[in-house]
Amino acid sequence: VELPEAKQAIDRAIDAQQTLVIVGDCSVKYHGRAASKIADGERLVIIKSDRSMLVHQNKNMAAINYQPPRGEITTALDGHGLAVRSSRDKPRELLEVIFKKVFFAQAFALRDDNSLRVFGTEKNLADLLMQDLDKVEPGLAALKQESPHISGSIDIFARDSKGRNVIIEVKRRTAGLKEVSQLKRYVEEVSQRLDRKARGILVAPKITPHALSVLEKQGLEFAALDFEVSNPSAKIRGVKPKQKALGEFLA
Amino acid sequence: VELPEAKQAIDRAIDAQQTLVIVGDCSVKYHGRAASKIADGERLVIIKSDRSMLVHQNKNMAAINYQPPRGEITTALDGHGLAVRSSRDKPRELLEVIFKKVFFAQAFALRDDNSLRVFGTEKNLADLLMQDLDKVEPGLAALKQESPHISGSIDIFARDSKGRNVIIEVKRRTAGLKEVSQLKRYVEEVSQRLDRKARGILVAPKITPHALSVLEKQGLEFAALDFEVSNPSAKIRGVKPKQKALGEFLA
DNA sequence: GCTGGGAGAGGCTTA
DNA sequence: TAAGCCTTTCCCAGC
Repeated sequence: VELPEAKQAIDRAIDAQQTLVIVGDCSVKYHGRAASKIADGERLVIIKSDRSMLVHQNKNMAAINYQPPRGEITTALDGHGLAVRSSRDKPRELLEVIFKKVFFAQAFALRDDNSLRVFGTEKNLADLLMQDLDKVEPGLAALKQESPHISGSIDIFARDSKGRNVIIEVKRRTAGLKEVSQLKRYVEEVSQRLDRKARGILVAPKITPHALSVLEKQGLEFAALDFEVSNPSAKIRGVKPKQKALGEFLA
Repeated sequence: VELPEAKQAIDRAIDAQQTLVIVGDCSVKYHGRAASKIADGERLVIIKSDRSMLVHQNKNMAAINYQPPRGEITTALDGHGLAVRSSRDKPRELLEVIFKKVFFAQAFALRDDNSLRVFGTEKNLADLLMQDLDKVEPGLAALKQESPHISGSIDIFARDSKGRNVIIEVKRRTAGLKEVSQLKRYVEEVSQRLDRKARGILVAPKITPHALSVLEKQGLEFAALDFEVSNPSAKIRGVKPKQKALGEFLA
């Protein structure tokens, strides 16, 4: 495709708010929250109908450069090639693709009224766990969310058979140090607000060795979550509290 | 494009390890770490030469479904339409796109020998800061960068003019609760292991009010990082320690 | 608009 | 391979 033709096709597509697919030899520069640069290469550039823009290489899932929806898109043709730019304010960012050659450029009016439904998310699992907290520990009772003390982002707030507050953080994948810190932050905040030490239980499929050791040192607990995803819902097969260490039994 | 033709084009492209762009009316199902489903709609499907696969709607930057590189890709044509599937083991995952119609399908042999260079990353900033730790606080001496510990890897480990250990965590954007927790985790481990209270300084452009109050309550510090990104490198304009609260002066 | 937090996060680096 | 962690994270839900 000759560059002037390509420019016209691109301008028309953007004007018509269509989704545009361009394949060509280009260099890319970005400047904004960070800055980046890549020399010439054959790449796939996508401009969607919401004016989001993507630059893909021929490998990896992630785009190497991008610009979010609602940017201002302009094109310009000069001796260096065909420039396609997307800019926005707040933050000020500019993505510039300069095509030396365009092999393909076509617009599509993609009609799509449906949206993705996902099952087996963390929220999904937390909801299921709420229905049957005994699986985590017999006698555990979910508390009403209405308590104004409780930070909204705690997955499950409960009370154990001895009347202690219990904070449960649910994770859909292997928990690491980050998740332990997160639980600890919640436990500290609630303990302080209610002026009473709360328990914290991390419920996840697995936990890394270091995270487990840090967690135990903090007096927090881990319970292994066994779940399966299916369509259209997830199912919890079981929850197995970690065996108490010998020392804890003696204490 | 008729479906049998499309199937041939797709099979050929995959065999030739080219990058394939397909536009069509399709439904998508995914089952693996989670599960998802979306009914018919016109979408853009990309299969790259490394066999990574992407399903894009006409809006938002993120793909709604995807499969990482090196999956096994198969096609099948029957009464329901043209199925394109990508599956992999570890973890076992299947992505299935069923096209009712294919508007466009073409393969491209994208030649690209270059890779992206990014400036203004956190690593970049930490490197610059290491060169001139005095900017954070006069008399600060760097001991180690990216030093691994049980509780995680510390960006910069240093010693202040009074011989105290200082842990510095650098962030390229506004710091929140997560970042405070991260720093706290490092400080606690080092303090405990060396049996001597370490200082912790969070260096970031900004910090959220709540995070700042939590940080101060933990006895940690914040320093505002003023940097600018450029091509081909970032530059630190300055670092301004937060004014000590009145109480700290008195103490 | 800011803040917090999940995501099928992806992707990189180091042990 | 596993673990940790950054990312122009994106994206969404609350406030």
